[in-house]
Amino acid sequence: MSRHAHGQPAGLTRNQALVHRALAEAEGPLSAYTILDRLRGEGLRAPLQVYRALEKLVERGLVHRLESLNAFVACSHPETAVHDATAFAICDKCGTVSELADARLARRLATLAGEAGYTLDRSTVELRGLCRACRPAAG
Amino acid sequence: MSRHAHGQPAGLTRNQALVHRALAEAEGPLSAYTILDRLRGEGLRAPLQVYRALEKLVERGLVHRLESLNAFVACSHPETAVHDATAFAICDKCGTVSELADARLARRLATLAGEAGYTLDRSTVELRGLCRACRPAAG
DNA sequence: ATCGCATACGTTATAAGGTTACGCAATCTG
DNA sequence: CAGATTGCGTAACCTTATAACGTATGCGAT
Repeated sequence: MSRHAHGQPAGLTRNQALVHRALAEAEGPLSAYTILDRLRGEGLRAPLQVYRALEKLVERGLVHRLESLNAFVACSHPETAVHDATAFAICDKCGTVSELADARLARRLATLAGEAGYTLDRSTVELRGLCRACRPAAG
Repeated sequence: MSRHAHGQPAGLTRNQALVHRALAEAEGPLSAYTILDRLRGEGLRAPLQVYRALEKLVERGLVHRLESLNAFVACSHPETAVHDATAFAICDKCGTVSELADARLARRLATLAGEAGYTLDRSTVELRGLCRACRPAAG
C-alpha cells in the first residue's frame, strides 16, 4: 500500500499533502476557502493553491467533490480502485456525510446512461435527508 | 392539465413565467446569470429576481437544478408527480442534457440511504459522459 | 552539460454564482 | 379593517472558481 505509517498517501507534493491532511482531519466536508483558511498558518495564501491541489487529489481518487455542497471530503476508502461511481448520503441538519459504494447502483446507472445513448464517464450521486441521529424520534 | 395553449404552466407570477419561458426556450441548461441577461429586456435587473423565481419553479417541479453545472433546466415531463428522484445524463462535449426517470434507480437509492441510516428527502443524480452524437464513431 | 518539456508553484486580478438586508405593494383571511 | 403571507425591487455583499502571467524544479534526450 502506498502510504506511510502516518496515513498520508505517498507521492503528494507539499501543497497536496497539506490539503489532503486538512480534509482527513476534518469531521466533515470543507469548502476550498475553509481549507485555505485552515492552511494559512502553513503558508498558503491564494485560492488557486488549494484548487490546484484539490484537482490532483480528486484525479487520484483521494478526495471527492460534493457538487451539491460545493465542498470536498477525503475519500473514506482510498484503496478501492474505482472512485467515480461513489454515492454520498448527506444529512441536511448536521452535515454528516457517508460515502456509499454499491455495485448494483453502479450497474443501474451504467444501464440507464447506455439506454439514453450516453457513455458513462463518471457519476454524481448525492442523497439528501436526515441521518439517524438527527431524525426526530418515532412515536 | 394546468397549462394554457401556449405551454406556460398556470399560476405563475410574471417573473416566474419569464424565467420558466427562458428555460423552456433554451436548447440546454442555463445559469441563473445567463437567464438574467436574457431577461434584461423584459425588465429584470438583479440576480435575486431570477433566484427567487427559480426557487419557486424548482419547488413546483417545473425546473431542475443541475448541481454539477450550477445551472437550471426546464423539466421535460412536468406532469409527473415526483421530481425529486430524477436523474440526468449530461454530455461533456455538447452539453446536451437528458432527463431520466427510473423507478428501479429510485428504489435502489432509497434502499441505500435507508441502510446507511438516512431518511431520503431528495436525490441528485448526474451522469457525465458523451452523448451518441458526440461519441467518436466505433471502428 | 544543456536544451526542451512537463509539472508544480506563487501572485494578482477578475469572473461567476449566490445571499443578506431592507422596505414597499398586493392579496388573502378573519 | 388588522394582521399575515407572498411577491417584488434595489443595493450591497459574500462565496466560489478561474484567467493570466511568470518562476522554479525534475527529467529525459542529444
